[in-house]
Amino acid sequence: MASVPSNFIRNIIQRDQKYYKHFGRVATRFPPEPNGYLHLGHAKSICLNFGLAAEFGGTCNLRYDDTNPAREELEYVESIKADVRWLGFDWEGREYYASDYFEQLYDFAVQLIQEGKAYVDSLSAEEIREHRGTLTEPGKESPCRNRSVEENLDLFRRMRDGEFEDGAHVLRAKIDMASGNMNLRDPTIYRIRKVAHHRTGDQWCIYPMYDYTHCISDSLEGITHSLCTLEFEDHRPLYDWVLDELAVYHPRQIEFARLNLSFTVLSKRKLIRLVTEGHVSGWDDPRMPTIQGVRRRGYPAGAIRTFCDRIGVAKRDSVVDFALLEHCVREDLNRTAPRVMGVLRPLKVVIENYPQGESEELEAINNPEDEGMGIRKVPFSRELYIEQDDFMENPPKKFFRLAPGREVRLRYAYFITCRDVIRDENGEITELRCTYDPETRGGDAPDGRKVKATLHWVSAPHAADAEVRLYDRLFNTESPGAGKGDFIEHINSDSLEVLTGCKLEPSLADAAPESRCQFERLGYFCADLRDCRPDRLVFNRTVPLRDPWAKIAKKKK
RNA sequence: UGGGAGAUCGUCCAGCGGCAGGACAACGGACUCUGACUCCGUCGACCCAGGUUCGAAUCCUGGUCUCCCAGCCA
Repeated sequence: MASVPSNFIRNIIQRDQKYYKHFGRVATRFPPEPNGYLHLGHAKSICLNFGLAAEFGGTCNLRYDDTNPAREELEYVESIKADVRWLGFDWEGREYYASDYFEQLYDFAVQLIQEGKAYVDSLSAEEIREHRGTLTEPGKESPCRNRSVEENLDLFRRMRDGEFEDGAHVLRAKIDMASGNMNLRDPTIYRIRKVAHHRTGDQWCIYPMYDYTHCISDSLEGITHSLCTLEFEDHRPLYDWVLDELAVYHPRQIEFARLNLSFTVLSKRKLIRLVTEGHVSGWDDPRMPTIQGVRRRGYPAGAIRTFCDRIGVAKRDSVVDFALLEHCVREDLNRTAPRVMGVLRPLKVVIENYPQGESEELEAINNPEDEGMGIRKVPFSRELYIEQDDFMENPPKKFFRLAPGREVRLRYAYFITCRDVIRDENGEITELRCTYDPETRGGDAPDGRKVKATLHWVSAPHAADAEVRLYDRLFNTESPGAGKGDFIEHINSDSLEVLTGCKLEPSLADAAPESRCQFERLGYFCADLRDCRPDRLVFNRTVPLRDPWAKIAKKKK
């Protein structure tokens, strides 16, 4: 097990604690806006914030940045909580909302006005944009910039009282219209929005902006280290300005690079398109990088946490290989998922010398990685199914599964030898006639002879029928977001293959939704959260097992 | 061409003036009642140019490239 490497944020916190900054206290927060579903990018932030807090004996708050009622909904606050909890983190009741601070935020704004550091601007949005200047030219000051404190106070009060329509006025911080940093060109800190808020109802018609709200919320909560993504780097001077001018407790904002993952997209805008344009079945489609999506796909929360540890934290833009995520998923599931046998593309096998109408039970190990998971019985009979891929009539050199005249082992059962190939009128193989060696019961030959292959199988009369959904990466290119052209064009048309008539061993007949297992030799699967029922089994392929043979076979083509 | 940030194996992350290390990927081998797992091995990087120094990925100077910023979004 690789130990977690250090990172620059941990180093900062370590040093702060060593020098007794904040009396050694560490407090972080995870601050989502409740306007969408959480995805793996959020998982990185969640693991970072909660992880660091835990590591340094501190606390991590869950705080909703709910300052824009037009886009936010209660549904999202609920789903966010469920996702954070599922990921394995606990905010221990510290569930806060920026909207809970509206009154204090208002008072602080009044204070800024009184000190001549904020003013009401009556320019239109358009005019404000024109006054802002460009990246290379300084902005122009608004004619409203020098309104008296009294007038500003009056106007701001009336804004709150609902006397004006949306857009009539805004409150702006008075900083520097010539700053090279656009965020300091008198940023808007309050706007009028006559919209009901999901928590405060119609109590307010003015709402504070992110930059103004976030730093004060951090301050009020006594956050020590306020972690956010790189694009907020040039907002830090504003973060610091507000807290300095207000002369309140001042946390430190630290920025890190957001997560990018190859073969997928992690921007809210793009994820929304996937859903609304119907490229996926919904936010929890197992191909989606949303928390609900990967959960439904069968990724364990622990695997996602391990992944977040392994990708590290730094300031440079980077793209993490999707294969690392899959590795973490396999590593977790290898330890935890019970083994079962399931045949995806059944090929019937008749054991000619096995007595008609009889059956027996064989012992199978539930998880060779964990003896504690015990054993189970698997029924065996004269008619079986094996995987179509496990038989070749004219096998190439490196294929060592079943072929005419060849002997292989059926896992936990017997050695069988292929005697005959039965075809239909179209020449398609419909059935294999085999014989078994009763001496090899359990899977070993008393005479010590070896076979090259061991196949999984299911007894035909005992088999449970199932639908199996084979998922693959959603995009067929490493960075679907990059370059010109629409990322939608890079969708992998083979990202979902639905197989019906799959044959599973009977122990799976009552699989609970979301239960995970390994179909031996195939991959890890999970009973679908929504669709799997005892009368209609549905499994999702979480991730295939590593398969060197597939690689060889592919190369040959 | 304003402001901010970043450049280390194919990918991600360490390093903080003293032998460039780990993980994933790839490749080869051992083992195997899962062609899985595990184990062993191989491949492979300091953006460029100067300078300081006994010694530079690290410090200095100058370049180059990439990312972010002109919402009354967060």
